[in-house]
Amino acid sequence: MVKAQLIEAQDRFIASWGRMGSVWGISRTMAEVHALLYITGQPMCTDEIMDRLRVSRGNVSMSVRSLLEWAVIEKVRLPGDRKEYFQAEQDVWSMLRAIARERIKREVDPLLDALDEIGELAPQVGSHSPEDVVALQRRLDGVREGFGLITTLTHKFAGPRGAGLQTAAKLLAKAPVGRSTKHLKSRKGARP
Amino acid sequence: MVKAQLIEAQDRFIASWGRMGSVWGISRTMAEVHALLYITGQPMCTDEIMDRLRVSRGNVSMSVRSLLEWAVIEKVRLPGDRKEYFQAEQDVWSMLRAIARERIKREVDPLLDALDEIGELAPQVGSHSPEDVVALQRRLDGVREGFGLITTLTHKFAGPRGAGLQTAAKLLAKAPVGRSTKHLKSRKGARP
DNA sequence: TACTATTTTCAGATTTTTCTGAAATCTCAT
DNA sequence: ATGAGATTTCAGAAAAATCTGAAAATAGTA
Repeated sequence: MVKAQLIEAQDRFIASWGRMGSVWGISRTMAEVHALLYITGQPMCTDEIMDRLRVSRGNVSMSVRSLLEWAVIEKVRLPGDRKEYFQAEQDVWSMLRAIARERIKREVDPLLDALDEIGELAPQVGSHSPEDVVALQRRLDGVREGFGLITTLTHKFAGPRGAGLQTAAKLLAKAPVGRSTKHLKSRKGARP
Repeated sequence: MVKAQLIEAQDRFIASWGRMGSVWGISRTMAEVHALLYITGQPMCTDEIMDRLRVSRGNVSMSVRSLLEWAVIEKVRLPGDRKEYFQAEQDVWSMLRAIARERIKREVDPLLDALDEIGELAPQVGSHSPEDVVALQRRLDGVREGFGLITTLTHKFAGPRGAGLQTAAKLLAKAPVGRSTKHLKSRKGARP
């Protein structure tokens, strides 16, 4: 029975994606709901999701709301049905862009804001500053520069009007680095 | 008193970095220890870290071990002192490379392994495959392709023998994307 | 409007993660 | 080899995150 194998494979995908979710700092259920909608490609309603993942209505409601904020799923209305259905973005690159955008927003932007504040609050560098102060400001600037560049690039390539992650990836993949890449682990079954 | 302001600024940096740690899925203390060592630039021993961050000896021991695995701090021995001291990598780009490497290892590699397994376990596409099966394999391949590229690029630019994140960043920053970047939020006090 | 299917909210329960502290282990100078 | 100082380990405590379920709010239809 092919159907059973199909469900089994979907469930495994859902489990893997869910496990990754925890590493990312998003809840397991939220990741699982996304995985379910992505891997089946079907619009599903709250009850279908609850049944398939064995989680409560409240949990589905909260997970779905977050996923809508992340913009990796959208609401769909089926005519003649009062329920709301949800469908995942099917294009992988759009999905990755959305994830990159949201992660930067959550992980990097708050840090940059804090760095600006700290830099102002800290003693300013003047002509007779003690070495301590100079070093502190230098280190703050270092971090700001690094993460600032990451944010800028993310906006450039993954932002709502960005050039696209695929573009960035191609640029980088082609770039000559003048080193052997033989050490890269080749994956079984990888497509060319 | 400049000293007090200095400590205050350091503490704020430590708190921000620690808060980010939780979003990243690493423990707050681990991030705080790293922040402390980075922002002071000083080699510090276990007791100094305990006192400054108000955490237990065991917690410092475990955090330090993880940071050593991440390769963002290293052990230093001061002559004539029996204690071990720890010092953070001071170059921001090296630090970011180490973080990128470790996060890919923890977040992406396990997913890729799982995807390979699932692809094999799932029904294979043949000439008469039902649409379901074709769609499943197509979606699995999509995810594999996206994350596979991310891993490859990370190895290329952030790996132990990689070309360096700075190189990648420069390549991307220069790349013409043919769009306005005016929408990018400019940060107060940003250095040129 | 009134009715009811559907969704949201959130206090408390459950689960997971992190932290502590003291015992066990290690290590190095003598 | 010995022992004082330093580090690691890990069981249980504490804290944080997640989840449930039912009541409250909302939205669609007649």
